[in-house]
Amino acid sequence: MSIEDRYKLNKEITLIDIANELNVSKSTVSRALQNHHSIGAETTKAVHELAKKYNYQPNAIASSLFKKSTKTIGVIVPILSHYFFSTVIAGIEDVAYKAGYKVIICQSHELYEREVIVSKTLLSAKVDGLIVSVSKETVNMDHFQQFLDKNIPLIFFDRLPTGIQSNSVSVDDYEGAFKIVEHLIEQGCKRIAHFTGPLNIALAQNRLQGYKDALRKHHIPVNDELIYECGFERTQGITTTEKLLTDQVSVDAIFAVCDPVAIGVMLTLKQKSIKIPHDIAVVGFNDDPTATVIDPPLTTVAQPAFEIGVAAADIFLKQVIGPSRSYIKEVLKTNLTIRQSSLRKNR
Amino acid sequence: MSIEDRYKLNKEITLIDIANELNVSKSTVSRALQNHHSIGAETTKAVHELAKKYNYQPNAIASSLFKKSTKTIGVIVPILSHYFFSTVIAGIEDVAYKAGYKVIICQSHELYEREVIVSKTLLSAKVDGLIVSVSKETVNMDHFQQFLDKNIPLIFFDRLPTGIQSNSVSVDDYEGAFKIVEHLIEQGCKRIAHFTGPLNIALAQNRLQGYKDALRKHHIPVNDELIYECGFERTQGITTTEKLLTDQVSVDAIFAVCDPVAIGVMLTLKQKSIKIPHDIAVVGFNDDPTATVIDPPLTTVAQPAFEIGVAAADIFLKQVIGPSRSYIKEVLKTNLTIRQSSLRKNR
DNA sequence: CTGTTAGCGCCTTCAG
DNA sequence: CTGAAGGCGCTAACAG
Repeated sequence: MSIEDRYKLNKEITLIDIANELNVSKSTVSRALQNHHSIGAETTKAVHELAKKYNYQPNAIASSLFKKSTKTIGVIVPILSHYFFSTVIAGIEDVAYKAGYKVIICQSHELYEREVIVSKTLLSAKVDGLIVSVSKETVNMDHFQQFLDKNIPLIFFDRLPTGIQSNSVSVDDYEGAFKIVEHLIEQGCKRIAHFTGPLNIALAQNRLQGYKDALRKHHIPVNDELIYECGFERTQGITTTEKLLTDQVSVDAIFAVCDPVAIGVMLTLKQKSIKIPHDIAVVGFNDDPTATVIDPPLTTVAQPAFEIGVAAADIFLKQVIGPSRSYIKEVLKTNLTIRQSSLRKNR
Repeated sequence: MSIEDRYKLNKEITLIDIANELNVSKSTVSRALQNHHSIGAETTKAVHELAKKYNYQPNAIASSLFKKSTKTIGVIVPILSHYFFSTVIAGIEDVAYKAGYKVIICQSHELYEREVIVSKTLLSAKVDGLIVSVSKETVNMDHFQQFLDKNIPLIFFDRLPTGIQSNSVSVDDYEGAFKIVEHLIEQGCKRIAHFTGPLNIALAQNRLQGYKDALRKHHIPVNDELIYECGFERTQGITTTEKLLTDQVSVDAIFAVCDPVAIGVMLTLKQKSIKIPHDIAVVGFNDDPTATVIDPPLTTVAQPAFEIGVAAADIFLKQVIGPSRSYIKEVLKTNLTIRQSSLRKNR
């Protein structure tokens, strides 16, 4: 069948079709398409023209099979619908597409099992690299070890795992927490509660530590009664606040592990007619767009989400070019963003 | 090299390795792995055990090349960080994974050019289907036509294109708009402004039409001065409100094309100390999580985002099994969600 | 019940 | 400068 016929029937056009039409071999076509210098200018031109005319699309699958590279980066995040994660992904995509990579995005939905499944899927999809923020349930990291074993670049961000050595991009959670708690103290807060994330996750530990150390620096005793293990969701912020209120624990500030939780806290306090920041100041972590929607606007620690994605993808590119035995650990700075929800002075 | 050796060196284990070890042919192994009935129970068991022992991962690329199916669905959305889109994706993933498909997600970032690029990428990645919400810039649909030409199921959702026949999932935008504007009228609003989306997009047209018809039904003249072409972003809601205020146009309600815009409207009105809903009522469309964060809470039209994703993926599955010549057009119901931002009576 | 054979579409050595 | 040949890993006729 002629290339003309195949084209009209919407059949895939392959190297062979072009080769036959031009009476050259498929190797020549293949080389011409890559602008290989050893092919005559005439031939190269003719091949390109025909390819264009018949809208030749190289079969990426076949190419991958040979080259053992899919030009694909896998990304696993807990939940896509968090602004932080989707912004990180935008950063990843930005550098990935420029470098000719496509991105496969998967969600673990905060489920360990789902995470194992998608990591297996991505492994057999032969991604060239994997960028991950682990689910809150994850403790066992065996499913990631396989990527390292096969020398597939593996980069963790935000939620760094314990017990596995690899590349990572994170922010200085400790310092961010320290600064924001210190800010609360400067505002005159003395009984500052902390709603933590799941404590198997390093960032939750680090923020907790920053909280504790800031208190200690200012000679405020660390009181375990003021530390509530919470989570990352708005609903958990709501339930934890309700618990705190029924516990009748007296506090003058709440430092939530992240903005969604802080939003939950504020909604609950407002519902109970507790004045923010007058009665209780509230601060979060992330700088979600919602932080400027709630009234009063939320004081928080801004994370450079887009840059985190960029950094992660950059590490991937470095590792894929010259896979070194050493790992890159990048720690970005946070930015204390003061708004009304914590301002008790000068009002 | 023995399978043992290859395993230790973290080399890929293939069918051949297992076949050699068991002194059978690779076809037998291939069949055993698929639990083909014609293979002896003994052999099948032995193969599975060895596969497990050496952590055999089938090479999906090689399989795809032969089967001409990648078991992958491509998804293109304008922006991942909108709650609506990430929730639709969650719905798509849910049914896709259950049916053994993986999902590649791409963003167009509301750019026509980017949309063309990613659709080409997905085409050459040989996705088995494509689910799309088009960018606001997109008018030319040629890049999607290729999928139809190759009989690759194509499903549009939310932002339906014009000038291309295909499957689609949408909500009854007209009815949703009609209901919410009628609600405003019932609340005593007489001068209701509408901030539209880009009018090349059908849903923006439909919501506009619903707005107009609701007014007409209640004998309120449609006034073009009250119709502002806006967009889908919070920032556009802010600038459009500012324009309306400097225009000194008198209104008692604003119907925004979507919640992010409505949020921008409210933030601006609040900043100018205009009371919501007393001076101006505000309503949106989507039911973003932010709708319950802003004060007063936002009246809006809830869209079943997750179900939209489910419906789109279901259509894909139907089309992939028996690709029919007829297209499926599914229209889901919306749900008027009344909150404080529009309640002028009974207060 | 199992093996042989022949590709899927592409890329690259090796020969001219 | 170009062609022939082989193979990436898997699958499915077609034979036994």
